[in-house]
Amino acid sequence: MDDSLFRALADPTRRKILELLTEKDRTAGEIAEQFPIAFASVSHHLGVLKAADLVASEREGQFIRYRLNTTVFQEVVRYFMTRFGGEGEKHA
Amino acid sequence: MDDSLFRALADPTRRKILELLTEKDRTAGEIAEQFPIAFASVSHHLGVLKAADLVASEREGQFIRYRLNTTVFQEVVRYFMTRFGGEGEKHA
DNA sequence: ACAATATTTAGACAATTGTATAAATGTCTA
DNA sequence: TAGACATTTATACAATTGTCTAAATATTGT
Repeated sequence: MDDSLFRALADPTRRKILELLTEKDRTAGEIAEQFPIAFASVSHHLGVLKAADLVASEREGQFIRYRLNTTVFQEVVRYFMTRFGGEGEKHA
Repeated sequence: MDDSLFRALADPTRRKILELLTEKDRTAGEIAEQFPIAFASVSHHLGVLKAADLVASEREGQFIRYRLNTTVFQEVVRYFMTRFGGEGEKHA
C-alpha cells in the first residue's frame, strides 16, 4: 500500500475532487471551477491524485478529462478490511 | 468524515502503530521501542491517532495502554464503499 | 502565423508537520 | 519523601505542503 495514496487522501480539496468524479468524468476546468482556489492549484491537486493513481486522465482536444480509477479504491477498502476489519469477518 | 482522520492516516509511522495494535493492545513504551525515533515523537503520533479517534488509551499503573478503536475503521470502510462504489469486496 | 482557450509547470512564500531535546507530570516502591 | 520509571508537554527547527502569480505548453480556429 503506497504512501502517496494516503497522503493524497489527506487533503479535503482532493477528496472533494474524487467525489465530483464519482458522479461523472470531468475536465480539469470543470473541476477547477468548483473550488475557490486558483486553477493552477487545482491542477496541482490533480497531479497528486494522478501520482497516487487515484485518477487517470486523457486529452480530449483542448481539454483534459479526468476519471476515477476505481481499482485503487477497491485496494483501499481491502487494506482496511483485512487489517482493521473489525470483529467477525476474518477472511485472511 | 473528519479531516483529522485522513491526516492521521497519512503518516507511515502512524499506520504502522495501528497495525501493531491490530495484533494486541500495547503500552506506549512497547509501541515506541518498535521505532527508531524518540519516544516523545511516538507519543506525539499517539496523540494524533487519539485525536482522530483511531485509538483509545487508559492508564494502567505507570503505563498507558493503547488499543484500536475499530468502530472508526468501519466508518472508513463505509466511506469508501458508499462514495467510491467498491464492488468486489463482498464477503459471505 | 496569430490569437484565444485550456491546462500545466516554475518559483516563491506562509502554514503545517515530523522530529529532536529538555522539562514536566504521573505512578510506584523503598 | 525521595528516587526510578513511564509518558506527555513545551519548544525549536528543518522538511513538506497548499497556495499564489507568472510563464510555458498544447490545441483549435481564423
